[in-house]
Amino acid sequence: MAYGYKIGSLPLTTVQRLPSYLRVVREMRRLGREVVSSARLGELLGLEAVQVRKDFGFIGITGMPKMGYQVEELVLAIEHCLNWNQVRDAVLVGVGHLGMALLGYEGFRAHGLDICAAFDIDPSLAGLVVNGTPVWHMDQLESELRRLDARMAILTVSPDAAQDVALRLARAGIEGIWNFTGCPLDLPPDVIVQDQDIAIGLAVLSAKLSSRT
Amino acid sequence: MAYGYKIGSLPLTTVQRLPSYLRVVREMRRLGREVVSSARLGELLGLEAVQVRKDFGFIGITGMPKMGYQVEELVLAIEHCLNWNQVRDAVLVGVGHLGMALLGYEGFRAHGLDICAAFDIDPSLAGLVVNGTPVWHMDQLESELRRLDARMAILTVSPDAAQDVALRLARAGIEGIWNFTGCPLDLPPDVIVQDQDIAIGLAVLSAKLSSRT
DNA sequence: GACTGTGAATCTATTCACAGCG
DNA sequence: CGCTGTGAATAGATTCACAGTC
Repeated sequence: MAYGYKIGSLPLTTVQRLPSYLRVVREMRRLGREVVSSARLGELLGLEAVQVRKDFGFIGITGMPKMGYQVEELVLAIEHCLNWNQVRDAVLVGVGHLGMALLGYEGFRAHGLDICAAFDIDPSLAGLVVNGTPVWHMDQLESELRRLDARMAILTVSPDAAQDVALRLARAGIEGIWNFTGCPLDLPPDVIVQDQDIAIGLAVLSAKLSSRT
Repeated sequence: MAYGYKIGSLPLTTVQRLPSYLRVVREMRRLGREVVSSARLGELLGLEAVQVRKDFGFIGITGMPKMGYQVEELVLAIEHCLNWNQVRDAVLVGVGHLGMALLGYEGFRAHGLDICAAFDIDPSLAGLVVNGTPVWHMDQLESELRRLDARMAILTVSPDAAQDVALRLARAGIEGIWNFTGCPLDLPPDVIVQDQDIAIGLAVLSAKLSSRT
Protein backbone atom coordinates (compact mmCIF):
# COMPACT_ATOMS: atom_id res chain seq x y z
CA MET A 1 0.00 0.00 0.00
CA ALA A 2 1.18 3.43 0.99
CA TYR A 3 2.99 4.82 -2.05
CA GLY A 4 2.37 8.18 -0.44
CA TYR A 5 5.90 9.14 0.42
CA LYS A 6 6.62 11.67 -2.27
CA ILE A 7 4.49 14.55 -3.48
CA GLY A 8 5.93 15.49 -6.84
CA SER A 9 9.60 15.73 -5.92
CA LEU A 10 9.03 16.66 -2.27
CA PRO A 11 9.06 14.25 0.68
CA LEU A 12 5.70 14.15 2.40
CA THR A 13 7.28 15.12 5.72
CA THR A 14 8.76 18.24 4.16
CA VAL A 15 5.38 19.29 2.80
CA GLN A 16 3.88 18.77 6.25
CA ARG A 17 6.37 21.22 7.73
CA LEU A 18 5.83 23.90 5.09
CA PRO A 19 2.79 25.50 6.78
CA SER A 20 4.67 26.15 9.99
CA TYR A 21 7.66 27.59 8.13
CA LEU A 22 5.28 29.79 6.20
CA ARG A 23 3.54 31.09 9.29
CA VAL A 24 6.84 32.10 10.87
CA VAL A 25 8.42 33.69 7.80
CA ARG A 26 5.25 35.60 7.01
CA GLU A 27 5.31 37.00 10.53
CA MET A 28 8.98 37.92 10.09
CA ARG A 29 8.23 39.67 6.83
CA ARG A 30 5.46 41.60 8.59
CA LEU A 31 8.00 42.70 11.19
CA GLY A 32 10.41 43.83 8.47
CA ARG A 33 13.02 41.14 9.08
CA GLU A 34 14.89 40.40 5.84
CA VAL A 35 17.01 37.35 6.59
CA VAL A 36 16.80 34.41 8.96
CA SER A 37 19.10 31.50 9.75
CA SER A 38 18.11 27.86 9.79
CA ALA A 39 19.15 27.75 13.45
CA ARG A 40 16.69 30.51 14.38
CA LEU A 41 13.82 28.90 12.50
CA GLY A 42 14.62 25.56 14.07
CA GLU A 43 14.58 27.10 17.51
CA LEU A 44 11.19 28.70 16.93
CA LEU A 45 9.65 25.51 15.56
CA GLY A 46 11.39 22.84 17.60
CA LEU A 47 13.37 21.42 14.68
CA GLU A 48 17.04 20.71 14.04
CA ALA A 49 18.68 23.40 11.93
CA VAL A 50 19.92 20.81 9.47
CA GLN A 51 16.39 19.63 8.88
CA VAL A 52 15.32 23.15 8.03
CA ARG A 53 18.20 23.40 5.55
CA LYS A 54 17.34 20.04 3.99
CA ASP A 55 13.70 21.10 3.59
CA PHE A 56 14.69 24.39 1.98
CA GLY A 57 17.01 22.50 -0.32
CA PHE A 58 14.10 20.32 -1.46
CA ILE A 59 11.98 23.32 -2.36
CA GLY A 60 14.87 24.84 -4.27
CA ILE A 61 15.80 27.61 -1.88
CA THR A 62 19.43 28.47 -1.44
CA GLY A 63 20.72 30.61 1.38
CA MET A 64 23.76 32.78 1.90
CA PRO A 65 26.59 31.51 4.10
CA LYS A 66 27.12 33.75 7.10
CA MET A 67 23.77 35.51 6.51
CA GLY A 68 20.99 32.95 6.30
CA TYR A 69 17.95 32.80 4.05
CA GLN A 70 15.99 35.70 2.57
CA VAL A 71 12.60 35.93 4.24
CA GLU A 72 10.81 37.24 1.18
CA GLU A 73 12.24 34.50 -1.03
CA LEU A 74 11.12 31.85 1.47
CA VAL A 75 7.58 33.20 1.64
CA LEU A 76 7.23 33.17 -2.14
CA ALA A 77 8.80 29.74 -2.59
CA ILE A 78 6.67 28.05 0.04
CA GLU A 79 3.49 29.73 -1.20
CA HIS A 80 4.39 28.55 -4.68
CA CYS A 81 4.90 24.93 -3.58
CA LEU A 82 1.54 24.87 -1.89
CA ASN A 83 -0.18 26.96 -4.52
CA TRP A 84 -1.23 29.30 -1.71
CA ASN A 85 -0.30 32.43 -3.62
CA GLN A 86 -3.42 32.31 -5.74
CA VAL A 87 -6.94 31.92 -4.44
CA ARG A 88 -8.72 28.71 -5.45
CA ASP A 89 -12.43 28.07 -5.13
CA ALA A 90 -13.71 25.21 -3.02
CA VAL A 91 -17.15 23.96 -2.00
CA LEU A 92 -18.15 22.63 1.39
CA VAL A 93 -20.66 19.83 1.78
CA GLY A 94 -22.37 19.28 5.13
CA VAL A 95 -23.27 22.41 7.10
CA GLY A 96 -23.44 20.88 10.58
CA HIS A 97 -21.43 22.09 13.55
CA LEU A 98 -18.09 21.40 11.95
CA GLY A 99 -19.05 22.67 8.51
CA MET A 100 -20.38 25.85 10.11
CA ALA A 101 -17.14 26.29 12.02
CA LEU A 102 -15.08 25.93 8.85
CA LEU A 103 -17.32 28.43 7.05
CA GLY A 104 -16.63 30.86 9.88
CA TYR A 105 -12.88 30.32 9.79
CA GLU A 106 -11.18 33.42 8.41
CA GLY A 107 -7.79 31.81 7.93
CA PHE A 108 -8.52 29.93 4.71
CA ARG A 109 -7.94 32.95 2.53
CA ALA A 110 -4.36 33.12 3.84
CA HIS A 111 -4.08 29.53 2.62
CA GLY A 112 -5.36 30.32 -0.83
CA LEU A 113 -8.82 28.91 -0.28
CA ASP A 114 -12.17 30.54 -0.90
CA ILE A 115 -15.28 28.57 -0.03
CA CYS A 116 -17.63 29.76 -2.73
CA ALA A 117 -20.63 27.55 -1.97
CA ALA A 118 -21.92 25.18 0.68
CA PHE A 119 -24.48 22.38 0.49
CA ASP A 120 -26.66 20.54 2.98
CA ILE A 121 -29.46 18.01 2.93
CA ASP A 122 -31.52 20.10 5.37
CA PRO A 123 -33.90 22.30 3.31
CA SER A 124 -34.16 24.86 6.11
CA LEU A 125 -30.50 25.79 5.60
CA ALA A 126 -30.89 26.48 1.87
CA GLY A 127 -30.79 30.17 1.09
CA LEU A 128 -28.72 31.04 4.13
CA VAL A 129 -25.51 32.99 3.69
CA VAL A 130 -22.86 32.04 6.25
CA ASN A 131 -19.93 34.43 6.48
CA GLY A 132 -20.39 35.32 2.84
CA THR A 133 -20.92 31.78 1.57
CA PRO A 134 -24.34 30.85 0.15
CA VAL A 135 -25.85 27.55 1.25
CA TRP A 136 -27.71 25.36 -1.26
CA HIS A 137 -29.74 22.22 -0.96
CA MET A 138 -27.96 19.00 -1.92
CA ASP A 139 -30.25 18.71 -4.94
CA GLN A 140 -28.44 21.70 -6.40
CA LEU A 141 -24.98 20.15 -5.99
CA GLU A 142 -24.36 19.01 -9.56
CA SER A 143 -25.92 22.05 -11.22
CA GLU A 144 -24.03 24.52 -9.03
CA LEU A 145 -20.75 22.68 -9.52
CA ARG A 146 -21.23 23.01 -13.27
CA ARG A 147 -21.58 26.76 -12.83
CA LEU A 148 -18.61 27.19 -10.47
CA ASP A 149 -15.02 26.18 -11.10
CA ALA A 150 -14.14 24.56 -7.82
CA ARG A 151 -11.54 21.78 -7.99
CA MET A 152 -11.62 21.03 -4.28
CA ALA A 153 -14.38 19.99 -1.88
CA ILE A 154 -14.47 19.99 1.91
CA LEU A 155 -16.48 17.03 3.11
CA THR A 156 -18.14 17.51 6.51
CA VAL A 157 -21.25 15.36 6.16
CA SER A 158 -22.19 12.60 8.61
CA PRO A 159 -20.25 9.32 8.31
CA ASP A 160 -23.13 7.37 6.78
CA ALA A 161 -23.53 9.88 3.95
CA ALA A 162 -19.80 10.21 3.32
CA GLN A 163 -19.27 7.62 0.59
CA ASP A 164 -22.35 8.57 -1.43
CA VAL A 165 -21.66 12.28 -1.36
CA ALA A 166 -17.98 11.74 -2.18
CA LEU A 167 -18.96 9.73 -5.23
CA ARG A 168 -21.29 12.48 -6.40
CA LEU A 169 -18.47 15.01 -5.99
CA ALA A 170 -16.07 12.79 -7.93
CA ARG A 171 -18.58 12.33 -10.76
CA ALA A 172 -19.14 16.07 -10.87
CA GLY A 173 -15.43 16.57 -11.59
CA ILE A 174 -14.05 17.49 -8.18
CA GLU A 175 -10.33 16.64 -8.13
CA GLY A 176 -9.50 16.81 -4.44
CA ILE A 177 -11.57 16.01 -1.36
CA TRP A 178 -10.60 17.13 2.12
CA ASN A 179 -12.33 14.44 4.12
CA PHE A 180 -13.38 15.35 7.67
CA THR A 181 -15.84 12.47 8.05
CA GLY A 182 -13.43 9.96 9.59
CA CYS A 183 -14.58 7.31 7.07
CA PRO A 184 -12.23 6.05 4.41
CA LEU A 185 -13.53 6.90 0.94
CA ASP A 186 -13.40 4.52 -1.99
CA LEU A 187 -13.08 6.62 -5.14
CA PRO A 188 -11.48 6.47 -8.57
CA PRO A 189 -7.71 6.94 -8.20
CA ASP A 190 -7.69 10.22 -10.09
CA VAL A 191 -9.51 11.87 -7.18
CA ILE A 192 -7.14 12.90 -4.41
CA VAL A 193 -8.49 12.31 -0.92
CA GLN A 194 -6.90 13.91 2.11
CA ASP A 195 -8.22 12.46 5.35
CA GLN A 196 -8.45 14.83 8.28
CA ASP A 197 -9.35 12.57 11.17
CA ILE A 198 -9.49 14.48 14.41
CA ALA A 199 -9.52 11.21 16.34
CA ILE A 200 -5.89 10.55 15.42
CA GLY A 201 -4.64 13.56 17.34
CA LEU A 202 -6.77 12.63 20.30
CA ALA A 203 -5.49 9.06 20.16
CA VAL A 204 -1.87 10.20 20.25
CA LEU A 205 -2.53 12.55 23.16
CA SER A 206 -4.51 9.90 25.05
CA ALA A 207 -1.81 7.29 24.57
CA LYS A 208 0.91 9.69 25.69
CA LEU A 209 -1.06 10.65 28.76
CA SER A 210 -1.79 7.08 29.72
CA SER A 211 1.81 5.96 29.13
CA ARG A 212 3.08 8.65 31.51
CA THR A 213 1.16 7.25 34.46
CA MET B 1 14.76 17.20 18.50
CA ALA B 2 12.14 14.66 17.55
CA TYR B 3 12.34 11.93 20.18
CA GLY B 4 8.68 11.41 19.42
CA TYR B 5 8.86 8.01 17.75
CA LYS B 6 7.68 5.80 20.55
CA ILE B 7 4.72 6.22 22.89
CA GLY B 8 5.44 3.92 25.79
CA SER B 9 6.30 0.76 23.90
CA LEU B 10 4.17 1.53 20.84
CA PRO B 11 5.42 3.10 17.61
CA LEU B 12 3.76 6.45 16.97
CA THR B 13 2.54 5.27 13.59
CA THR B 14 0.80 2.31 15.18
CA VAL B 15 -1.01 4.57 17.65
CA GLN B 16 -2.09 6.78 14.76
CA ARG B 17 -3.76 3.81 13.10
CA LEU B 18 -5.55 2.61 16.23
CA PRO B 19 -8.58 4.92 15.87
CA SER B 20 -9.40 3.58 12.41
CA TYR B 21 -9.01 -0.04 13.54
CA LEU B 22 -11.28 0.75 16.47
CA ARG B 23 -13.97 2.31 14.34
CA VAL B 24 -14.10 -0.73 12.08
CA VAL B 25 -14.01 -3.40 14.77
CA ARG B 26 -16.66 -1.59 16.81
CA GLU B 27 -18.88 -1.57 13.76
CA MET B 28 -18.22 -5.29 13.25
CA ARG B 29 -19.10 -6.00 16.86
CA ARG B 30 -22.33 -4.08 16.39
CA LEU B 31 -23.11 -6.30 13.41
CA GLY B 32 -22.42 -9.42 15.46
CA ARG B 33 -19.28 -10.43 13.62
CA GLU B 34 -16.96 -12.37 15.96
CA VAL B 35 -13.71 -12.78 14.05
CA VAL B 36 -11.88 -10.86 11.35
CA SER B 37 -8.72 -11.47 9.38
CA SER B 38 -5.88 -9.01 8.94
CA ALA B 39 -6.47 -9.19 5.20
CA ARG B 40 -10.09 -8.05 5.56
CA LEU B 41 -9.18 -5.18 7.87
CA GLY B 42 -6.40 -4.13 5.53
CA GLU B 43 -8.78 -4.10 2.61
CA LEU B 44 -11.27 -1.92 4.48
CA LEU B 45 -8.63 0.54 5.62
CA GLY B 46 -6.23 0.56 2.69
CA LEU B 47 -3.38 -1.11 4.56
CA GLU B 48 -1.21 -4.16 3.94
CA ALA B 49 -2.37 -7.18 5.94
CA VAL B 50 1.10 -7.62 7.39
CA GLN B 51 1.01 -4.11 8.77
CA VAL B 52 -2.24 -4.86 10.54
CA ARG B 53 -0.67 -7.99 12.06
CA LYS B 54 2.43 -6.08 13.14
CA ASP B 55 0.28 -3.41 14.78
CA PHE B 56 -1.79 -6.01 16.62
CA GLY B 57 1.43 -7.67 17.74
CA PHE B 58 2.60 -4.38 19.27
CA ILE B 59 -0.58 -3.98 21.30
CA GLY B 60 -0.28 -7.56 22.51
CA ILE B 61 -3.10 -9.14 20.52
CA THR B 62 -2.61 -12.61 19.17
CA GLY B 63 -4.85 -14.14 16.55
CA MET B 64 -5.78 -17.67 15.57
CA PRO B 65 -4.26 -19.15 12.40
CA LYS B 66 -6.91 -19.96 9.83
CA MET B 67 -9.54 -17.94 11.74
CA GLY B 68 -8.26 -14.45 12.31
CA TYR B 69 -8.61 -12.13 15.31
CA GLN B 70 -11.45 -11.94 17.82
CA VAL B 71 -13.39 -8.74 17.30
CA GLU B 72 -14.31 -8.31 20.95
CA GLU B 73 -10.73 -8.80 22.07
CA LEU B 74 -9.55 -6.21 19.56
CA VAL B 75 -12.09 -3.63 20.70
CA LEU B 76 -11.08 -4.02 24.33
CA ALA B 77 -7.34 -4.01 23.66
CA ILE B 78 -7.43 -0.89 21.50
CA GLU B 79 -9.71 0.95 23.91
CA HIS B 80 -7.32 0.02 26.69
CA CYS B 81 -4.26 1.32 24.82
CA LEU B 82 -5.95 4.64 24.22
CA ASN B 83 -7.65 4.77 27.57
CA TRP B 84 -10.91 5.22 25.69
CA ASN B 85 -12.79 2.68 27.78
CA GLN B 86 -13.20 5.10 30.66
CA VAL B 87 -14.53 8.62 30.41
CA ARG B 88 -12.08 11.38 31.26
CA ASP B 89 -12.96 15.00 31.90
CA ALA B 90 -11.53 17.77 29.78
CA VAL B 91 -11.99 21.51 29.58
CA LEU B 92 -12.19 23.61 26.45
CA VAL B 93 -10.75 27.11 26.29
CA GLY B 94 -11.88 29.50 23.56
CA VAL B 95 -15.52 29.31 22.56
CA GLY B 96 -15.26 30.77 19.06
CA HIS B 97 -16.47 29.04 15.92
CA LEU B 98 -14.15 26.08 16.30
CA GLY B 99 -14.64 25.73 20.05
CA MET B 100 -18.37 25.84 19.54
CA ALA B 101 -18.15 23.14 16.89
CA LEU B 102 -16.14 20.90 19.18
CA LEU B 103 -18.64 21.45 22.00
CA GLY B 104 -21.35 20.33 19.61
CA TYR B 105 -19.48 17.25 18.49
CA GLU B 106 -21.17 14.15 19.89
CA GLY B 107 -18.36 11.75 19.03
CA PHE B 108 -16.04 12.59 21.92
CA ARG B 109 -17.86 10.35 24.36
CA ALA B 110 -17.06 7.37 22.11
CA HIS B 111 -13.44 8.45 22.49
CA GLY B 112 -13.60 8.61 26.25
CA LEU B 113 -13.78 12.36 26.49
CA ASP B 114 -16.29 14.50 28.34
CA ILE B 115 -15.95 18.25 28.07
CA CYS B 116 -17.09 19.31 31.51
CA ALA B 117 -16.47 23.06 31.26
CA ALA B 118 -15.61 25.71 28.69
CA PHE B 119 -14.03 29.15 29.10
CA ASP B 120 -13.93 32.33 27.05
CA ILE B 121 -12.73 35.89 27.44
CA ASP B 122 -16.03 37.27 26.14
CA PRO B 123 -18.24 38.03 29.18
CA SER B 124 -21.41 37.69 27.13
CA LEU B 125 -20.74 33.95 26.70
CA ALA B 126 -20.41 33.31 30.43
CA GLY B 127 -23.42 31.49 31.84
CA LEU B 128 -24.29 29.84 28.55
CA VAL B 129 -24.70 26.09 28.40
CA VAL B 130 -23.63 24.64 25.04
CA ASN B 131 -24.74 21.07 24.40
CA GLY B 132 -24.64 20.41 28.13
CA THR B 133 -21.33 22.16 28.81
CA PRO B 134 -21.37 25.31 30.96
CA VAL B 135 -19.32 28.27 29.74
CA TRP B 136 -17.35 30.39 32.25
CA HIS B 137 -15.42 33.61 31.96
CA MET B 138 -11.63 33.24 31.74
CA ASP B 139 -11.34 34.83 35.18
CA GLN B 140 -12.88 31.65 36.59
CA LEU B 141 -10.36 29.35 34.90
CA GLU B 142 -8.10 28.62 37.85
CA SER B 143 -10.86 28.37 40.43
CA GLU B 144 -12.98 26.05 38.29
CA LEU B 145 -10.00 23.86 37.45
CA ARG B 146 -9.37 23.45 41.17
CA ARG B 147 -12.94 22.19 41.57
CA LEU B 148 -12.91 19.83 38.57
CA ASP B 149 -10.51 16.99 37.93
CA ALA B 150 -9.71 17.51 34.28
CA ARG B 151 -6.26 16.37 33.17
CA MET B 152 -6.70 17.48 29.58
CA ALA B 153 -7.51 20.81 27.93
CA ILE B 154 -8.64 21.60 24.40
CA LEU B 155 -7.13 24.89 23.29
CA THR B 156 -9.16 26.78 20.69
CA VAL B 157 -8.29 30.39 21.52
CA SER B 158 -6.91 32.87 18.98
CA PRO B 159 -3.24 32.52 18.08
CA ASP B 160 -2.14 35.61 19.98
CA ALA B 161 -3.66 34.34 23.23
CA ALA B 162 -2.40 30.78 22.79
CA GLN B 163 0.89 30.93 24.70
CA ASP B 164 -0.51 32.87 27.69
CA VAL B 165 -3.54 30.66 28.11
CA ALA B 166 -1.47 27.51 27.71
CA LEU B 167 0.84 28.67 30.47
CA ARG B 168 -2.12 29.30 32.77
CA LEU B 169 -3.41 25.81 32.04
CA ALA B 170 -0.02 24.28 32.74
CA ARG B 171 0.29 26.18 36.04
CA ALA B 172 -3.19 25.01 37.01
CA GLY B 173 -2.04 21.41 36.71
CA ILE B 174 -3.33 20.43 33.28
CA GLU B 175 -1.23 17.52 31.99
CA GLY B 176 -2.15 17.40 28.30
CA ILE B 177 -3.10 20.15 25.87
CA TRP B 178 -4.75 19.46 22.54
CA ASN B 179 -3.60 22.52 20.66
CA PHE B 180 -5.83 23.73 17.81
CA THR B 181 -4.30 27.21 17.63
CA GLY B 182 -1.66 26.46 15.02
CA CYS B 183 0.99 28.14 17.21
CA PRO B 184 3.78 26.12 18.78
CA LEU B 185 3.54 26.26 22.57
CA ASP B 186 6.54 26.64 24.82
CA LEU B 187 5.73 24.85 28.09
CA PRO B 188 7.46 22.84 30.81
CA PRO B 189 8.32 19.39 29.45
CA ASP B 190 5.97 17.59 31.83
CA VAL B 191 3.01 19.03 29.95
CA ILE B 192 2.16 17.01 26.85
CA VAL B 193 1.17 19.11 23.86
CA GLN B 194 -0.54 17.60 20.86
CA ASP B 195 -0.69 20.00 17.94
CA GLN B 196 -3.73 19.72 15.71
CA ASP B 197 -2.89 22.01 12.83
CA ILE B 198 -5.56 21.91 10.19
CA ALA B 199 -3.26 23.72 7.78
CA ILE B 200 -1.06 20.62 7.46
CA GLY B 201 -3.82 18.57 5.86
CA LEU B 202 -4.66 21.42 3.53
CA ALA B 203 -1.00 21.80 2.61
CA VAL B 204 -0.68 18.14 1.67
CA LEU B 205 -3.84 18.26 -0.42
CA SER B 206 -2.80 21.52 -2.10
CA ALA B 207 0.63 20.16 -2.92
CA LYS B 208 -0.80 16.93 -4.33
CA LEU B 209 -3.28 18.85 -6.46
CA SER B 210 -0.69 21.22 -7.80
CA SER B 211 1.81 18.44 -8.53
CA ARG B 212 -0.79 16.59 -10.65
CA THR B 213 -1.11 19.44 -13.10
C1' DG C 1 33.75 32.97 12.53
C1' DA C 2 29.19 31.97 11.14
C1' DC C 3 26.70 30.36 8.33
C1' DT C 4 24.99 26.94 4.24
C1' DG C 5 25.00 22.49 1.66
C1' DT C 6 25.53 17.63 1.30
C1' DG C 7 27.30 12.73 1.42
C1' DA C 8 27.44 9.14 4.91
C1' DA C 9 25.59 7.00 8.96
C1' DT C 10 21.83 6.01 11.80
C1' DC C 11 17.37 5.29 13.05
C1' DT C 12 12.42 4.13 11.93
C1' DA C 13 8.80 2.14 9.35
C1' DT C 14 7.19 -0.74 5.80
C1' DT C 15 7.29 -4.64 2.99
C1' DC C 16 8.97 -9.19 1.71
C1' DA C 17 9.55 -13.99 2.42
C1' DC C 18 8.62 -17.77 4.65
C1' DA C 19 8.04 -20.82 8.86
C1' DG C 20 4.34 -22.55 11.85
C1' DC C 21 -0.13 -23.95 13.04
C1' DG C 22 -5.05 -25.52 13.02
C1' DC D 1 -4.88 -25.07 2.30
C1' DG D 2 -5.68 -20.20 4.95
C1' DC D 3 -4.49 -17.94 8.17
C1' DT D 4 -0.90 -15.77 11.87
C1' DG D 5 3.78 -14.34 13.40
C1' DT D 6 8.38 -12.82 12.69
C1' DG D 7 13.28 -12.32 11.04
C1' DA D 8 15.44 -10.18 7.02
C1' DA D 9 15.43 -6.77 3.41
C1' DT D 10 14.16 -2.43 1.71
C1' DA D 11 12.76 2.26 1.71
C1' DG D 12 12.44 6.61 3.99
C1' DA D 13 13.57 10.27 7.29
C1' DT D 14 16.61 12.27 10.44
C1' DT D 15 20.94 13.30 12.25
C1' DC D 16 25.97 13.50 12.04
C1' DA D 17 30.19 15.19 10.27
C1' DC D 18 32.44 18.10 7.73
C1' DA D 19 33.65 20.66 3.38
C1' DG D 20 32.69 25.09 1.22
C1' DT D 21 31.72 30.10 1.18
C1' DC D 22 31.24 34.89 2.41
